[in-house]
Amino acid sequence: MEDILFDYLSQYVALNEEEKKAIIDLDIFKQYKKGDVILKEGEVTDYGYFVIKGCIRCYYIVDGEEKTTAFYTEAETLEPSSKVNKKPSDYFVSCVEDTIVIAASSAMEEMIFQKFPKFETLCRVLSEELLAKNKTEFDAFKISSPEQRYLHLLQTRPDLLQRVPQYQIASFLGITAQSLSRLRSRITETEGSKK
Amino acid sequence: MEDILFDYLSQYVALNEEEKKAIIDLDIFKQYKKGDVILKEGEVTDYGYFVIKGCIRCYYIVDGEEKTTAFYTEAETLEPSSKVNKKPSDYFVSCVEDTIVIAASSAMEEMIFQKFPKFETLCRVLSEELLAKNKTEFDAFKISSPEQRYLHLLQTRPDLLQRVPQYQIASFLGITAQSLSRLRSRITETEGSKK
DNA sequence: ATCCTTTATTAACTTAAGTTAACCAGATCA
DNA sequence: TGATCTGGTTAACTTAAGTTAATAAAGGAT
Repeated sequence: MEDILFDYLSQYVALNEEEKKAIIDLDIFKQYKKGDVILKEGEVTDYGYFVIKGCIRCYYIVDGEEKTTAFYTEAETLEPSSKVNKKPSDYFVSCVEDTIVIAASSAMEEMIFQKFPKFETLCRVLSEELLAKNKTEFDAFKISSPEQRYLHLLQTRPDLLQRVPQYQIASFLGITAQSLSRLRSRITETEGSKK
Repeated sequence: MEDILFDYLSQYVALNEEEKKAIIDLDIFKQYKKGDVILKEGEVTDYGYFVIKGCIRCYYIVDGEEKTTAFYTEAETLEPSSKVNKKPSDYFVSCVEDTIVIAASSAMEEMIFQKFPKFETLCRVLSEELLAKNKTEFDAFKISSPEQRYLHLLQTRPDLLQRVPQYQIASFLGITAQSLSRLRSRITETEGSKK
């Protein structure tokens, strides 16, 4: 199970057995069922999550409506803003599927950083990369139409469209479920006529 | 001039004179004129920028049209994705005003991290914070209408609307210049009628 | 097997954004 | 001073998204 973590980390640093053991010993695997809510609006959390298997989702509730803004699947990390800024969360986090994650608290991180400074370098590099990636995605979102965003998602994360209900994809794309449905039929229609 | 940097950093760590001197000695202040292009599409850069005074802007050119996606003003940091991933930049960076920045290369950072490990902790914490902030902004963008985005910008960065041409603000908000102009008159109109 | 919930689709109608183009004020420049 | 350029507005028209509501299919639960 931890292979997913270490395979991922091996892209960035070589870890010896002692270092791997230090992580495993934290005993940080957690299992959730589909639909379980990991973090509620208003709660403060001290945990970050690395997804081993499954899919978690962030969503706001505005005027009683769910607005989905993010999905995290295998080998992706959710560091809730609540953990970073120590403030109550503005959004919920729940499981789209049965999910296994690694949950790491700030205290655990501090401890590991003390013992193995290379982990701090790793975390710095990772968050710089994630920041760059997030900005790139934001840019792409801004300069695209809903239809382009959908096509882009189809290219970059086709799995999501299989695993996740379409109405959640819709708000992830910044539109309503109805618009997405319409947009999809518009696309398949015109591409049928291309033939 | 370096006060802006040290005031900013003092929110996160206490630096002694030796540490401050190590930074100053890097001799990393750069001045640009309004309109100067700091980074071109297709170029690879090894520099990150901390704005001391002025304003820089990121923009894509698609079908010959500028699409502005970000502004950085005093005490904000632009770490171009090109620096992080070592690939040619997808966007341009230019100066909205005469601007003074601190330009730091990866090599300089490595050197500082070696000598003063606390800088690496600082950079880790900073990029975690910036990541959280960026995600929050992305979320807000997704769940808002163009009008709400405009009103939100008016609340959070009113200075930008003074310093930056409106057509650049428009694409920053994900709409056309005409739509922004219309939207603004719609707003002032209805709020005039509130009286 | 049936009921109920969840998810997706469709349609009619409203609202707002995109597009194209014209126009205008102010700044800049020759 | 006149010409040009930049930035902002307005208008007419087109396109697509939001809204509301009805319907239907699929999945679970009892």
